Amino acid sequence: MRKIMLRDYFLNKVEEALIKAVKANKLGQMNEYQKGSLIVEKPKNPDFGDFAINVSSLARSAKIAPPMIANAIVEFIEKEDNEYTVVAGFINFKAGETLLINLIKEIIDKKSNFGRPENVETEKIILEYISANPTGPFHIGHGRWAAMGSALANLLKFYGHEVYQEFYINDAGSQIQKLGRSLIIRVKQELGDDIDFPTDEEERKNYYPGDYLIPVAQAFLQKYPDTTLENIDKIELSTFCDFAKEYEEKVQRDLLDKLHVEFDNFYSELTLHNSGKVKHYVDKLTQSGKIYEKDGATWFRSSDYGDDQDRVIKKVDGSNTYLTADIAYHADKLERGFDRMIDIWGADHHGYIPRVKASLEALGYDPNKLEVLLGQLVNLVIDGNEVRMGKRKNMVTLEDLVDEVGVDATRFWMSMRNIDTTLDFDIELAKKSSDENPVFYVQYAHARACSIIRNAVNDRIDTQSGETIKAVMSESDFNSLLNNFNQDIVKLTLKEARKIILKLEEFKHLIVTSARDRQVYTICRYVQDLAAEFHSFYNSTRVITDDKSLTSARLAIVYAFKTVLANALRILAVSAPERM
RNA sequence: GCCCUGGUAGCUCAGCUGGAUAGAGCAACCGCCUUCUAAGCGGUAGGUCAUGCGUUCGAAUCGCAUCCAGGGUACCA
Repeated sequence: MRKIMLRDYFLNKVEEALIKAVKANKLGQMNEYQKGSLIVEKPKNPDFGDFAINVSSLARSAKIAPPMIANAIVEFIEKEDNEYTVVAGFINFKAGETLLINLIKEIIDKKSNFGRPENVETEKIILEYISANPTGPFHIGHGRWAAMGSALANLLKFYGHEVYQEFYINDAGSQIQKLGRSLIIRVKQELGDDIDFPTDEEERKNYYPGDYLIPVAQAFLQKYPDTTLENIDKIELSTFCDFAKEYEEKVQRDLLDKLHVEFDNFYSELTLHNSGKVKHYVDKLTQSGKIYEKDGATWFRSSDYGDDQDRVIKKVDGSNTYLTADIAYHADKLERGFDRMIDIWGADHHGYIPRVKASLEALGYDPNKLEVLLGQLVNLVIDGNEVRMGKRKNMVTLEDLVDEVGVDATRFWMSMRNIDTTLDFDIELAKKSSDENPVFYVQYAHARACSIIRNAVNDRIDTQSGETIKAVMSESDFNSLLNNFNQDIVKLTLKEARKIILKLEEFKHLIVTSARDRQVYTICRYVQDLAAEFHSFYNSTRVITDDKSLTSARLAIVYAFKTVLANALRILAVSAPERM
């Protein structure tokens, strides 16, 4: 039997009936139906049904009133055991038991693959995110891209796309020189010199005065123990640059591991220069006449492709701009055979989009293959006060945050808002183990479900009487319940479980829309709704009873619930604990 | 000035390519543990969808204008 989403099942039924109705001349002046002009929605009021289609849009061509259209269509529907009702211009649909019990069967059969769409078009996608300078620890903002990017990768993979996750290391620019110079000062300090960073604000901008370079200086002296204040100035700057860079890259990657953010590749900007690729693409642009010299600099004619103005790619001092390497980098991604590039950038880079797209077009590529997801920034809320994350000042590092609130809370909170919304990260809330904290609420539901299953298959002790209560079924009984699942038993508990089954069904649609929209916050919302539905079911319905068939039916619901919840949490890379 | 986001309940946010009475969580208030995890559940209250005009049978949703907030407007990244 074909597994299909309820809403598509309903839509198909209506469209088939509609075509028949048109042929039978029952729809006024309407003599043709264009597929796709009807949409399925969820009624706000559940009394109307599980899904609804508004046929008012057909009134224009049919020239009869919407209720008449709806009634005419419903007459041609093969209803099976589902319920169709007409209210005003709406055709309401309420799923019958066959569809619902089949759904539980589908979950139990597919397990971790439940929700993965079938027969969809997939692409080979390169997803780039975070892409920080290796000049210091990640800050809070990087955490948002880390959580969203890796969850998006998981989502797109689950959908069926081939996803390659890449971190672009900006290890070539003047930032690295700055880093090396700063390390020299820290090393000198370690050696007892009374030196410090310049106090003049302008000069200070040429350094990274943060404390985080102190341990790097100590590590440097361990590696180069012969370093003294007398000979330090003879050591090449690049030695300091390389050491600090490698150290910070290691710090960054360790944190990514901790956060379960898994890149397929770290792409060094330096290799882009050294391999000649930057020069190659600049030459290509030059050949096509898109490069010119002005005021001693070299410019790219990006305004030919919709950018506000032309952009410098080689400065007066002969060095490249950030854009120059980025042009080569994006062209190289396409040369590596990807159908689509998705980049996650901070909103502060939005002005950058037209020039990168311009470069792709100028090089003869399709600029639409680049999709830039612009993320609004993160504000930290501490004790109810908003602490704005400046570029350098009062920087709370991501690592501090993770140590404070944990990996699961960090990942969930960083993913739970629409990417277009500035994220308020309330540290106190994220730490709480209560219903104020959605992460705990969701995880608790999973642990609770696991606990029920444990109690069903294990003997347990009555805390009041101290007597042993026999397990209602053995572990192997439970396994055969799942392995030879007979969906008909679900009928026994359909009344109580109806709502949660529909919520479980929604997961299939969720994957399709979330993947299409490149949004992961919808997954966060879903797990909260799903958990709420389960908690409600739990409170109203006793699972383990003396009635073995009924117990089996409800255990199947509990198992299906925890399976789907775990699938959703796996996308978010938030753990689904067995007990709490 | 121009460009990008956002403005919905006390707070944080949903609201899909316009549709049935505007939704959730938290906070507030009232209830629910002799039974599988009360880290939970049920209920009540709470809104001029920033403002104005327009398109439409119908607008929180689309268009224009205005106001407010954040970001950008580099030969920084």
